[in-house]
Amino acid sequence: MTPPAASGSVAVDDAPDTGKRLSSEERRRQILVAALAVFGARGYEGATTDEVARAAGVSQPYVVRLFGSKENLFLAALDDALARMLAGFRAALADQTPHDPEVTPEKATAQRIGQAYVDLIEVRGLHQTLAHAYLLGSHPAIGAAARQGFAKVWRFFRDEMGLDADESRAFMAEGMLISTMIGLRIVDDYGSDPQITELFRSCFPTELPHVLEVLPRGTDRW
Amino acid sequence: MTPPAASGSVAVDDAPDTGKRLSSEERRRQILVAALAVFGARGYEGATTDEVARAAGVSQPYVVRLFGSKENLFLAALDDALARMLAGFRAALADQTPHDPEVTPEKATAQRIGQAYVDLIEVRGLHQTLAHAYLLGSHPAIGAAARQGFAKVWRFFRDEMGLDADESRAFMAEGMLISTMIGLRIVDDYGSDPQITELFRSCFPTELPHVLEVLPRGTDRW
DNA sequence: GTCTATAAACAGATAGAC
DNA sequence: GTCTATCTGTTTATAGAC
Repeated sequence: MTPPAASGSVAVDDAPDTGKRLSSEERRRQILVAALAVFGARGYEGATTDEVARAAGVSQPYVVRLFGSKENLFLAALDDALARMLAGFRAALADQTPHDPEVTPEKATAQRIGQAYVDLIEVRGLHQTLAHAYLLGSHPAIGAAARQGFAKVWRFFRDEMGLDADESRAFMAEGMLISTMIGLRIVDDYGSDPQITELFRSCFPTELPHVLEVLPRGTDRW
Repeated sequence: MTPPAASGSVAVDDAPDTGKRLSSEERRRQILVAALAVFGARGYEGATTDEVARAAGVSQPYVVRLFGSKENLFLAALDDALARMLAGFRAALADQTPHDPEVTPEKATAQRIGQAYVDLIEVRGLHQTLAHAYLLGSHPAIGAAARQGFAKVWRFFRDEMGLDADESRAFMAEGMLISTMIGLRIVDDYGSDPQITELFRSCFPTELPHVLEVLPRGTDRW
């Protein structure tokens, strides 16, 4: 029986397959899942390779061995997060499900993309890891990668989705606010403070029940 | 002559008054200035009390002595940042300078507040420290303080500025995007990539020259 | 492919002098 | 009010075995 996750750690449900030998690729994927959760909760510097390793069910030196260094691991996690996000956006863009005839097709697409963005909270730590990366602009390696990634998202809105500069900016702004509220874990105060409740409701007009369910209170405690 | 700042450190112009004995209050203020710069560039975990101390021109143990712990120092810096921001907002709100008669008084006020927000980039690390705090929602002490601070800003918009929930949200969203672009140091790529240049221009329609001047390239390198 | 052991570097905090 | 010296725990990374 696996011991319960030590209090104060970022427990990843995806339990460690203790003792199993996997392909390098599969392990990498497992570790990336763990890395998103841990980096998301603690940030680049706050996260330890050991915590990532424990969350993935492997030893700490093995994580370093597979990715070369903590920095590389973070860069890989960042890449992974961006790839997942753009994949989600593209799926939403391609979605042909009939929409409410009251709204224009453009508006329907925008709603789908927004929904896809919110749905990504199901990938533990994804939004938070991206936000942490965006704050590391001064870091020589991470900063450059983060800027590139941010530009990639911008280009998606402009080129693939066809928004103009102002619409893109407004879209990204809403996204940044949502990320902030996730990272802040406003959920933890939702319901206990009327002002916070109002703020939260205003940010998630339609997805509220879903968000409350996917971000259970007290997750990722230190 | 003070030695040049070690490469990779967060140099704070406000040079250390080597050897001077100051009042505890004055020292606290100096250290808080340094703390905002260092926490802003490196984040809570990435920052070291030693770097804050060197930026402030005092010894590392003295920083810990004055503030009790690194965590307390961060909380103090967060409080300071929020107080400065709200003070800036209130000054902008009270500002009676005649405005463009083409725009409504409400719009003019919103512009002034937006301007005040952007102007805060002059306080080194302020926006970045706030953004880092907002990402630490899982931290037992910092997370709670960050949520409170965020709610305070929300209340300013709603109660003092008189915006409705949707307007407040849109305002904060723009703010979060601006913070993100500052933390990302998009300035560092401005001009070299047409897409980034467009993005940046779109975010700072009026304040561009000012922003480029106050955030010189390569500042805060690691 | 994966682990144990461990080296090497740090960073936060304390003690105690001036 | 402020410093130097230093203890202690932590963390990344390497070596080498299985």
